[in-house]
Amino acid sequence: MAIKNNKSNKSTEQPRSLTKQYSFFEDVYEVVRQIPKGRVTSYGAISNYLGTKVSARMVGWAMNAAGSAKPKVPAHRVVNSKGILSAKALFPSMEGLLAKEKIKVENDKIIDFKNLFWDPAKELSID
DNA sequence: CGTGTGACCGGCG
DNA sequence: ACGCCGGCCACAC
Repeated sequence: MAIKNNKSNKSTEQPRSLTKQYSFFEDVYEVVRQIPKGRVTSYGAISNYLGTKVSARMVGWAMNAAGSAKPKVPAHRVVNSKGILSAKALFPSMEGLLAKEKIKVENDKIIDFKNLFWDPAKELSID
């Protein structure tokens, strides 16, 4: 998947600027799709993985458009750095979806978050 | 092309 | 420990 290549695409990669379809949102979506079932990650972790070119806020904002993404993005597996379902208000099905993944949630907070946490920067490696 | 905005994060009082 | 404040940057209007 060359996700990491996006970060260091100098000229070898196809300029996404030409095709608006592949905006940085796609980068975020791809990472989110890599999240294993039963695991979660944070907006900050994703922004950290993609690089300084994006901020955590952008990730969250990208998720806002994730609902319109074609291959469905498991946005429910993305929470804030505290393991709180900050998106639940805008994504009501979130908790239910997490439940199907055997992820325990209490008071909008993921139980044993640090254990279920999936850091793309570590799991996906840097090659 | 300027301004506002956002599913965030980390620091500080 | 908790709440507020500023910074972060792409995208919509």
